[in-house]
Amino acid sequence: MSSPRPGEAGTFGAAVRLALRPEAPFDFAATAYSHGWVVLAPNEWEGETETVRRVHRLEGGTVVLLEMRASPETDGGGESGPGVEVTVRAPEALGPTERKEIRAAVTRMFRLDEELSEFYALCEERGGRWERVPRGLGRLLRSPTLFEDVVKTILTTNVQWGGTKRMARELVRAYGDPYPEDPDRRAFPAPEAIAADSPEAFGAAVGLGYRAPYVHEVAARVASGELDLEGLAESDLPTTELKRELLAIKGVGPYAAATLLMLVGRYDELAVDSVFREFVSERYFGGERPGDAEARAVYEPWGRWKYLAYWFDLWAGLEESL
DNA sequence: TTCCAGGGGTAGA
DNA sequence: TCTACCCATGGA
Repeated sequence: MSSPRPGEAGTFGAAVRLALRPEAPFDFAATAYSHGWVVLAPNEWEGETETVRRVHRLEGGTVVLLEMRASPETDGGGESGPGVEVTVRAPEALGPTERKEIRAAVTRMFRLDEELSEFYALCEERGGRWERVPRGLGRLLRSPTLFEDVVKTILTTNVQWGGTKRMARELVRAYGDPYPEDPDRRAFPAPEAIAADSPEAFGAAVGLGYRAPYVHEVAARVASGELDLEGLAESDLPTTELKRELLAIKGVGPYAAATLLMLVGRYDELAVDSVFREFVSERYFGGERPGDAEARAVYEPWGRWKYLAYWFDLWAGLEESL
């Protein structure tokens, strides 16, 4: 598999650079590597150059390669501050509509329009290790669409992380549109591509186990227009109603719903899984296993920022154990 | 070989 | 609302 070098002007079609700048503080590498999403296909993380690479299918069907890295503090346009520099490699020149679509996709991935100042203020009040968070941490990477996030979240259920990576890889390999310059690289499947196959054929093509019918069903519902996930992602429904909508998706239970709420920017709910239970038990209960309600209560003081509080508590704990 | 994972659906109480 | 049971798959 060939790999265009970061910063190198591609010989394939047209290479375009876009600069996106969120309100400070913003930390590109911390955002990119904020959780496992960065290594789930079609995302790739190149540690040496701190680059996120991803094949991306535009709405019109054009398949491009996106390379995202930290932008310099200043650029030729006179803007300053950290941000995301996107190099787009495309088969032909991109029009304004396609550039706008790419900007929207990258903005969603890196949550460039998310407001975290209230959470940062709580971290400042706590002090100590929490003071690191307001330096640009807290934006947890997500996918360009809620559809991709729903599918990937279903792939995290009842399986070890290595299995999730394998399943995402298989899904992209079997149903993703190829990047013309390097057909081994593919985009995340469009719901229509999955829905075009029968559930049986889909299940046989990808090793998702009992998750296959769930993924097929959500793809079919999105493809038919019955389920408007992207509308749901942008809705201002109260969190409880949004959670109810997410739980109505087969394959999404309490853990997955809480993860998806996080992915749409609602941090009220905690995703209680084996990692959460183990961490809270060790850190706050001396190794004893509390009930889920008692474990959840640990983060109650964080109000609507519980998920982020748990997440950085977990990462700080991991760092201490190294 | 057995266990279990970054759980969830269903049936039955 | 709670519990029991079952669900594919692959790594340990």
